[in-house]
Parts: sequence; C-alpha cells; structure tokens
Amino acid sequence: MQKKTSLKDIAQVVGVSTALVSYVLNNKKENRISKEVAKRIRQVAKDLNYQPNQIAKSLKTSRTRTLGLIVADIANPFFATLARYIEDEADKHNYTVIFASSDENPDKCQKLITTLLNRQVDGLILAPPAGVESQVIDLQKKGIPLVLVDRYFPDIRTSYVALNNFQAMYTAVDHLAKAGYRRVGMITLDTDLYHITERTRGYLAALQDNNLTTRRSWLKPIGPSNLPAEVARTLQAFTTGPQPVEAVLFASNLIAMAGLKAIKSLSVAVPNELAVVCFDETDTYGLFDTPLTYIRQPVQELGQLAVSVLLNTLAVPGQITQVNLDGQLIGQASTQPVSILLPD
Amino acid sequence: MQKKTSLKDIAQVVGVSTALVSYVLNNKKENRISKEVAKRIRQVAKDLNYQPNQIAKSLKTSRTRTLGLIVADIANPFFATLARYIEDEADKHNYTVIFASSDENPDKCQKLITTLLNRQVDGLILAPPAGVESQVIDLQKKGIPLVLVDRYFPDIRTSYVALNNFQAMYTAVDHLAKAGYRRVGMITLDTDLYHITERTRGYLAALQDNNLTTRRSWLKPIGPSNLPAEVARTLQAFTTGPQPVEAVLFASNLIAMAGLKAIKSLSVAVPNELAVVCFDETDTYGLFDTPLTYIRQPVQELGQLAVSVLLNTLAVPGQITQVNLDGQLIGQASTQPVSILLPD
DNA sequence: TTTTTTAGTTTAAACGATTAAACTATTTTA
DNA sequence: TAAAATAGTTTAATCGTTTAAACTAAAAAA
Repeated sequence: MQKKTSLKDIAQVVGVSTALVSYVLNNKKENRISKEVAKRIRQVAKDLNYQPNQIAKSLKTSRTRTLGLIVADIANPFFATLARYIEDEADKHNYTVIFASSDENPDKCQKLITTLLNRQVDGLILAPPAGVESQVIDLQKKGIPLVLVDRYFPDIRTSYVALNNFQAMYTAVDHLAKAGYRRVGMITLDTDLYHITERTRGYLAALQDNNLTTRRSWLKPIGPSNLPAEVARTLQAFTTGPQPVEAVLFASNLIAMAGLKAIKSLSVAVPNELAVVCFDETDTYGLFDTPLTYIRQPVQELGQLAVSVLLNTLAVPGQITQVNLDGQLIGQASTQPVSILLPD
Repeated sequence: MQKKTSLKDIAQVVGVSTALVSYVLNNKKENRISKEVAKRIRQVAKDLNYQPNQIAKSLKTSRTRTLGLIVADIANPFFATLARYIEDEADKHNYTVIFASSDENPDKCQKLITTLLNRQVDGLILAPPAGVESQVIDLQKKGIPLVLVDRYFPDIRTSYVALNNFQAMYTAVDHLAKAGYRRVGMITLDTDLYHITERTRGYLAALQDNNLTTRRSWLKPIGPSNLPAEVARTLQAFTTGPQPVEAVLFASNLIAMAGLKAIKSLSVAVPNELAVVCFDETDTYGLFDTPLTYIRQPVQELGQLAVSVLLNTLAVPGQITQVNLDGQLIGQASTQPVSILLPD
C-alpha cells in the first residue's frame, strides 16, 4: 500500500511546521496566518491529495465521528430500512455507522457493545434484546452517549425513540370493532420486551373499551423457534371450531409474514372468513390476494430522530430525550366493514 | 464520560513499565517475562476492567480490523442479507464492518470510498455502481485491499465474488424451453452493469440454443425511475396483442417484485397465461398465488467468500481471486410444463 | 576470577494528528 | 527611544499503544 501523505509531508514541501499546516487546514487562527502561506499550504495539500488520518485525529480528540448501531438482525427488512435512514442521517452530520446484529441474544449484545466501545464509537444506537437492562444501566453509568430505538425499558431512564405501541394496537383493534368484528384474536411474540407487551396491552384495552369478549385462547404468544409452524397452527385453531375468530392481528412483521402464508395455505378467505391487520409495512404485502390493513411505523422518523437525539446527547451530555411516535393505521380491504362483506 | 483504564494505569498499579504490560497482555516475549509479574499484570488488568483503545492500537499498527462495505442500498433485502453474512463472517475473524449505500451513484460512491479510507479501513468490499471503473482502478493503484461482490468489471483485473449470471439466466431459459414455452420475454434493468448484461447474454444464448424466436420487443430494459409503472406497462404489452409472450423472466428482485404486483393487478393467470421466473429469493414470493420458479443466489457463500477473499488479500497483498458461483434454479408451479397446464 | 550468556525489565521513539505556550520580528503606542 | 502590542510562526507535549534496542543483575561458562 502506497504511503498516504501526512501533515508532515505537506509541511516539508512548503517548508513550515506541521502545526501551521494543521491550523490552516482546520481554519484555526485564521486571522493570525499570512494569506500567502495559507494559500501555498492548501495548494500543496491538494496537489498531494492530502486526506487526514481519522485515526490519528481521533486519538488526539477522542472523537471518532462514528456511531455504533446494534439491531436484532440487519437482514430483517424493518431493521434494514431503519439502518438505511440512520446511515443517511448520520452521513448528513459527517458520521459513519458501524452496525451489528444481536440476534436477540443478550450475551452477543454485550460482546458487541464491548467491541464497539473499544473502537471508540462516539455513541450507541441500540435496539436492545430482552434481558439487557443491566448492560444499558452499565452504559449509562459509564456515561456512554446512548439512545434506544424501537424498544426501550420503561424502568430505566434513557433516551429513546420508539413507537407508541399501545396506541398503535389500540387503534387497530378499535378499527376492527368499528368495522363490526366481534371476535378478535392476536398472534404476538412470546417475550418480555416492552414494545411487544405494550401491543398486547393496547389490544386488551381496546377490546374492553369496545365491550368485546376477551378470551385467553384468542391471544397467542409464539416463541421464536419454529415460528412459522406455530403461527400456522394457531391460525388453524383460530379459524376452526364452533366459535372461530373473525379477525386477527399480527403483532410483528415476521409473524405477519408467517401468518399470511398460513392463511394462503389454509385457504382462508380474507376478509370474509377472517379479517387481517398486519404490523409494519413491507412491499411484500402487495402480493397478497387482498389489500391488507396494516399499522405503519414511521421508520424514517425513527431513524432520523434516533440519530439526532444521539448527536444531541453528544453535544449536551446527560440530556435525556424520550420520543414516542404514533403509528398510522392504513385501512384496506382486509378489514372491510362486516356490513358490506360480499357473500362467499 | 468516565475515563477508561489505559496501559499506563495498569503499569502504575503494578509498578512496572507500560511496555511490560503491553507485552504481557499481547502474549509477546512470553519466555522472557516472569510468571509472577505476568500474573499480577493480568489480574490488575482484569480488576480495572481494562479494554485496549483500538484507536491507539490502530494508529501504531496501521490496522483497524475494520472493513468497509459499500452496497447499492442496505434497505434492499438482497444487500441486507448479504450484509448480514458479511457481518457474521467478519466477526468470526474479529473484524467489524462499516457499511454505506451508494444509491448506484458514482459520485456518492467516490465520497464513501474516501470517507472509509480516511477511517483507515483495512479493506473494502464493494458492490460497485455503473461507471466507477476509474475509482476501482485508482484503489488498485493505491494498493487498497479490495474485493468486488455481486458485480464486477470484466476489463479490470480485481478480486471478486459474484454469481455466474450468464449461467443462471441460461439455465432459467433452458428450463422454460424444456417445459415447452416458446415465446419467452425478459424484463431487465437498463444498465451497463456487467452482471446485468450477462443475464441478458444468457437469455439470448439459451433462446438461440433452443431454437426459440428472439424478438427485440420481448427483451425490455427498464430505467430505474418509476420502475414499477414501467414494468406494469411492459407486462401489459407482453400479454396482449396477437402474439403474447408465454413466459417472462424478471432479471432482478426489484423487477420481480414490481412484476408480480402487476401480474396480480392485470389478473394474468400464472402459469396458464404466463409462466414466470424470478431472480433472487425472498420470503415475499410465498405470498404469491402460484409457487414461483426462481433463480436462487448463494447469498451466504457470496458474503462469506467476499470476506475471506478480502482477508486473504490482507495477508497476501496483490493476490487476485476471482470467484463465480452458480445460481440454482428452483423450479415450481409458475413454470409448469405446458403439456400439463390445466385448462382455464 | 573474569567473561559470557541469559532472564527480566525499561527506555524511548514512533504512529499522525492537535493545540497551548513560547518565540521572533515587526509595528504601534507612549 | 523604549515599551507594548501585534502578526506570524515554531516548539513541544499529548492522545494510548507498540516494539526495537538498551540496560541490569544474576547465572553459567571459561
């Protein structure tokens, strides 16, 4: 690898000290430096195609202009999209992003945090898996600038940018109730993660407020292993028997994906036999037979705000900002009012 | 931010020089160092929760154990999946990854390369947009370890890991021909990117080898702007008129997505009215009415090989490795043999 | 006993930047 | 004319590591 030009090289060519070169190229002490020397320095820097060594800079300034991003899985479209918006927003402020996937695994998360901190990232954007409360507290104690995104822990006072999950699910159930559906089921993830339990809470609250029946068997949490099969089994149970569910909510994009496939293979008619509400937006939904009602997360805002909140924390350490954004219900044919459902 | 412990801190506590601490913690000169001192140093390092400052380390060793990854768009499922495999493989070798999206824009690509190089990444994994040949040559000249992935330039001698796109598309067309389809169209991207033109070449070669008609109008390149509408328009044209196309190939995942949606909204029956072959695998395809035939890219191998080829280049500079992996045709109902097509 | 070898450790320079403080020469003020 | 202010530049320390070379004391060889 051909050696890159350093401040020293420029200094040598121009015949000045490296300090002066540094001052000129960083526009410091402008009023003190002679125009001509400054001009020559800039010219030589350009000629030699000088690019500052960020590593050296970082060592001195202890700022790397790098952010660490830990999500559950960068291959998950939700996180991939989020990552993209984070990347763009970071780039706007001349920051780069190192990303890593925790696989919802606390140990892996801890390892990633350590790795990122050793690389001296200026701050962390974290979509924390369940069970990392202590890690987050630890980061706070160390004073590491941090913002949680998508998920957060209500009992720990951190900055976060997340969806108002309660509202989102409440709105969806409310929508179903208003459309005339009475027996409403939900398939969710079997996890303690607050953003998921909030969705459950929203579901239950909206059922109650609309005087709809709540049944234990209509609320089905699914473990992460063998998710598609479990979802299929649940839908089978939901749609058969004497009192089948009339509408179902899928509490995450992965569940929605599995659910829609199951609905296809079970040949359940949507919405006539079963109304459907999905979580998250993916262009995938466009391939389903019936246009799908779904809860749209403001992914762009989530990403942008996560970055700006974090950069803010860098500027004003210790400041805590907590943001809950509302989801938007996109009503489509999969939750058509019962009254105008076409006969089979 | 509470100050982290440094080598100096450990040295002070133990009462030795930083050099010795460094030697111990890096297991250098093992035979020279007294067991007891080594033990004490390790103990104190643990007690003080010492984490080496990678920045300082990097400055000295001029290796950052960081790789730069530039793809077209990290939000595109293909690249998101690829990125995930790259992340995992890099992590296996204790490397981290900085990612960035070029949006198929040469200027942005150049900017990203510069940024990544300033951060002193040890090497670059690049899915280059069209028109960055000069940038790649420049990187080669500078001796920057580099591997192209997914795409490459046949006229530039670089390491790369890519699909055998000619073979992939050839196989698909061959499959259609063997299944009895005669009038075969393809919708592709309007670009000079070699991996895409190779798909076209495979398409044409297979048509010829199977004595099938080649028609200019059956091969439709689509520009990136307003892609879905253009794809829909093309499909409309393909399926109407006196001599409609019997089968269509979608030359990328984005085109496939748009194409499938259009097929739905045009109510074209698959495969009875139109057989379909898609490029890339996504679980999206599971929602389509007919199980889809598609060309599966070995994304995991692509990602893993990209990393290992790059790490190899780091070890043995100047070594060029070029890998073309075969795609796999997954034959399903959307290309059922004409002879057993159900009557409408 | 003197010299050589070996073991164990320290010294000090270096990586490439930043920046407070010092320095020199010139100009202004008193 | 001496003192003070200003302009323009350099010196040198520093960030946290690594590592060749130097050093010292004890052990082994002559």
